[in-house]
Amino acid sequence: MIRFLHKVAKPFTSAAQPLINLPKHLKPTRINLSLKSYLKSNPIKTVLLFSDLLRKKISAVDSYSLLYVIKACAKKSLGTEGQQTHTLVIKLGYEPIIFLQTSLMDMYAATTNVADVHTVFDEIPNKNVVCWTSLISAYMRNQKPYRAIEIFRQMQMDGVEPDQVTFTVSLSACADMGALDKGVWIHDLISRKPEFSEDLSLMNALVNMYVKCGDIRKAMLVFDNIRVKDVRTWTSMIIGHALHGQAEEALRLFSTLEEENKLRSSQSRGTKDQLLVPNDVMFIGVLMACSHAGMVEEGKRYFRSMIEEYGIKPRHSHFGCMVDLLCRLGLLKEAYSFILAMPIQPNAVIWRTLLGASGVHGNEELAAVAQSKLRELNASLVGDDVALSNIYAAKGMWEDKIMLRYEMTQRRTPGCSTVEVGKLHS
DNA sequence: GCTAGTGCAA
Repeated sequence: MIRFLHKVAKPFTSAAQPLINLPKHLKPTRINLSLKSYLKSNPIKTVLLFSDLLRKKISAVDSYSLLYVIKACAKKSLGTEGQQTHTLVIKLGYEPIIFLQTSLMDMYAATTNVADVHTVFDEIPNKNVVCWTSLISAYMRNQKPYRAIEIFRQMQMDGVEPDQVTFTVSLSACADMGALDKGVWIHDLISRKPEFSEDLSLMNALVNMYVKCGDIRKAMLVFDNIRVKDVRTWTSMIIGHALHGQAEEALRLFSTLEEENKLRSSQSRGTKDQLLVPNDVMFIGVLMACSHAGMVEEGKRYFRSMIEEYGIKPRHSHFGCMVDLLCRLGLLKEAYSFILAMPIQPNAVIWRTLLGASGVHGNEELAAVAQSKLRELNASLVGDDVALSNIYAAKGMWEDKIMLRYEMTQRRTPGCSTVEVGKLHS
């Protein structure tokens, strides 16, 4: 912990009274520029440099220095240091500066909880659109999309006009809830401001909202109307098709993108900025599409192309898609050897995929292997044991089943009876 | 010479 103050007053208590008032319009200092540049490369250094500055030359600390250090605390999740900086903001009399208040909200959202964010928000006298958006964003970060939309409504009742950032964040709240009606309502509000259709982040959020809410046609309509798209626009749409079982559409879209890239690289040599290079997330969409449609050969081809042509290191989710694809078609042995050949340690999700498929296809040897791997990973759930015991039961292997049931009761944790688990699932 | 809030899968 980096100490800024000897006696740390909690920023929300009245003990944090301003002690000195520094002139607020100092010329930009070299030290502030250093604080700012470290923010990008190494935020911890921003905090250390600031703490040094406080000890050596407190008069050099202005609202800019405070802003940079607050942002550094947010980035590195330094809760205590963030709180101390908040106290300093008050002690040095910089409380009225709204820029500091909104970044403090962001800092608390990253380090402590929404309640602290809300407290800061409540104490801002003249809340502008950025303050409101910060609050909405804080609820989103804490997986409270319903509250986020509530705040969005409250803001409008307060007579504050949402801007493109507010709309972007609120749309992702609708996406999370699958609330198509609210999403359409926001889309309608956006349509009244033609200049907003130039904001790519906002348009991407709109495509994403329609995808998550299941209106694939509307998503395509928005997608087609975006003049300059980026990788995220394409990714959202590819995933949208994949999720809705439209594998051919998803793969066709991916081919279109690859064709466009080829065309562009032949036209303007060397300018990489204009290319929309597929990233790891886009390939998750592509592989998901193959998996849903049971296209094994295509899936393998895309997986290879991802590694060899695009130089993307596959993550667990990519391996998971491949295992899922092989398992769906009953290629259990191939799935198993694929897992064994993975350069990274297979996780529980992957073994569970194999376990589930082994159950469906009645392969008790592989089921047992997957089961023991899950146990090794210490991630075995009651459901896995039940799945395996049902396989044994189906095969008439009663002794194994009884043994397994016995093991399960031995490993049962207090306060979680099997009866309750059974009730929940029935 | 520097200030705030922004999204892609499970």
